[in-house]
Amino acid sequence: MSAKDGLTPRATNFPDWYNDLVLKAGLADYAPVRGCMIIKPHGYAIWELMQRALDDMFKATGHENAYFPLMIPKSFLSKEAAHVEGFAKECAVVTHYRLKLDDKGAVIVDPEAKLEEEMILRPTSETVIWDAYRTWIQSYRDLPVLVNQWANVIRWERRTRLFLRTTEFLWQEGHTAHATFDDAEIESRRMLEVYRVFAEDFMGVPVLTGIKTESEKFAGADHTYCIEALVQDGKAIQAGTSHHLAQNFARAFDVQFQTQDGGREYVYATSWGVSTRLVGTMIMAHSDDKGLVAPPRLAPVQVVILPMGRDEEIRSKTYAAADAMAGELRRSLWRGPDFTPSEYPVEELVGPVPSPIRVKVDKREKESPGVKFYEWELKGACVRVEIGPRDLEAGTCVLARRDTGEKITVPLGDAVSEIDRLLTEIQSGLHARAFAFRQESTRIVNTKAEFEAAFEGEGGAGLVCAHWDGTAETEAMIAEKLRATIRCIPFVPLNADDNEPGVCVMTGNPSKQRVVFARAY
RNA sequence: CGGGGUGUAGCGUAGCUUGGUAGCGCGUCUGGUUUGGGACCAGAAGGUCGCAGGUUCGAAUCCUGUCACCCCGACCA
Repeated sequence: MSAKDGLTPRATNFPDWYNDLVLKAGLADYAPVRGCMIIKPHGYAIWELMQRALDDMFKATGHENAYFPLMIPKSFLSKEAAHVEGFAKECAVVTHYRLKLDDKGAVIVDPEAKLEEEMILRPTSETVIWDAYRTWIQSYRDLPVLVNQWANVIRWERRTRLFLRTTEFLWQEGHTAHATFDDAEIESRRMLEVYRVFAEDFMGVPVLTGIKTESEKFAGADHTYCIEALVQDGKAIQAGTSHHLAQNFARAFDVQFQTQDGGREYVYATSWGVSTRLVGTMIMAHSDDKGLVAPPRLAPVQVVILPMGRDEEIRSKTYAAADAMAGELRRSLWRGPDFTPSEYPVEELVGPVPSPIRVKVDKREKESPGVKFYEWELKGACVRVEIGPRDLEAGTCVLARRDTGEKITVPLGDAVSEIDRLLTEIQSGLHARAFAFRQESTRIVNTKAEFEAAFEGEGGAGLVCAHWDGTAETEAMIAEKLRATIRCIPFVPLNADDNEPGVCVMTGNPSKQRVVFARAY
């Protein structure tokens, strides 16, 4: 597999295509430890852009960042029963604090250095954070606590995939404390809305918002909300979650506050998170057989300029034109399309914030133009600008957009405004294309035979809206037989009659509404 | 944890049946010619053949053990 070969086509083998793309586009690499990955600069740049956009929205909605430790005393995990049950099977445990050399000079764990109490490498931080909140919160006047942390977490997964599920991953976890159930409810819904805006308006990925079933909810939550995306192979992926934890962690860690009327009550909590999985989701939603297709708001390189020329003299001219254009682009602010209308308006979320255009001039002289074209398509530059001798004579340049491959020739003087327009079109075009794909991939199924047929064979089957009797037993049976799960019960019905009563496709028992089934990552 | 497979240069591989100087493509480096969709010529560097032990005059090759990784199933963001 040399860099010159293309990617495995999506139609041939979607997982191979994804892997090829991640590796060849220089987004990530395998690490020496099984299940772990090295996020390379180009991939990390995407994550940084995600972080920045999300962090701004967290700040806008009143949150502050803090940092809690990587290691958690083992005893903390067991304080919340459902929580420990959910995570116990995938925790890495620190048992010793020292190495030594044995008589052969090999490094071994010093058996003398066994820890009194083992440490867990956090799979999530509710426990350490709620242990701290006990001392932070005394009175209703200390509430709400609105804290977020950017961190790494460790979950010992059996099967891992670059970005989508790795043993160690990067994420953000918000942990908030409130005086009432309703306040926590509002918080969990507004942060879900932040995620929805991020997915749709930054990633260009349409998502369903809804609530998880009992069996799919977070271990320790009262209920879990989620955003669910659909990617090109017809599989669903949970892109973000927001949990209403009710008083579960407050009880477990004894976090009470004095109410205005002098009583004492346990506080209400939320937690919410998105991870580097979003990078994988974005890739699988938009990219093609040539490589990464990234939405301009999250593309590390929005514009790449390729000045061309045979000899020194011509190059000096095309380089000068390229540098001038790059300078102009960097100084100009791109705003992009308006945000999609909100289903759950959050006042503090203002529209798009204009930002300088991210541009690169590729002056490598050993590479032919063709090589550069392929490389920047692989790496997902949104717009390619070609400036060659013929252009200079005509006072033009060629603009090629990554999403459609379309090329136009424009006067040099119009390039900046044309690029601004193209970026905006690409940003909204990717969302529109993904939305159309989801529409085509969504269907209503009313009978058992149709339902089973929908999930026969391997791979994704799109979103299947079907009646479900509401029991975990039926859900488990479907998961086992058809490897399909309930992704969510959407807030906004996908079909006009989804909320009408019906009969469960599997059992024929009464059903309150249709839910969304899919094969999922 | 069960079934299958693979370990040879940065990557992809040949050689193993039948033991005898480890080869090829891509990439890399140097010099030159090139440059509007994956350029060409010449030269060069790069290997404890996963690891350990055994058989043998001699092991990438045969034998034993071991480790790692991948794929498929059961379980999970």
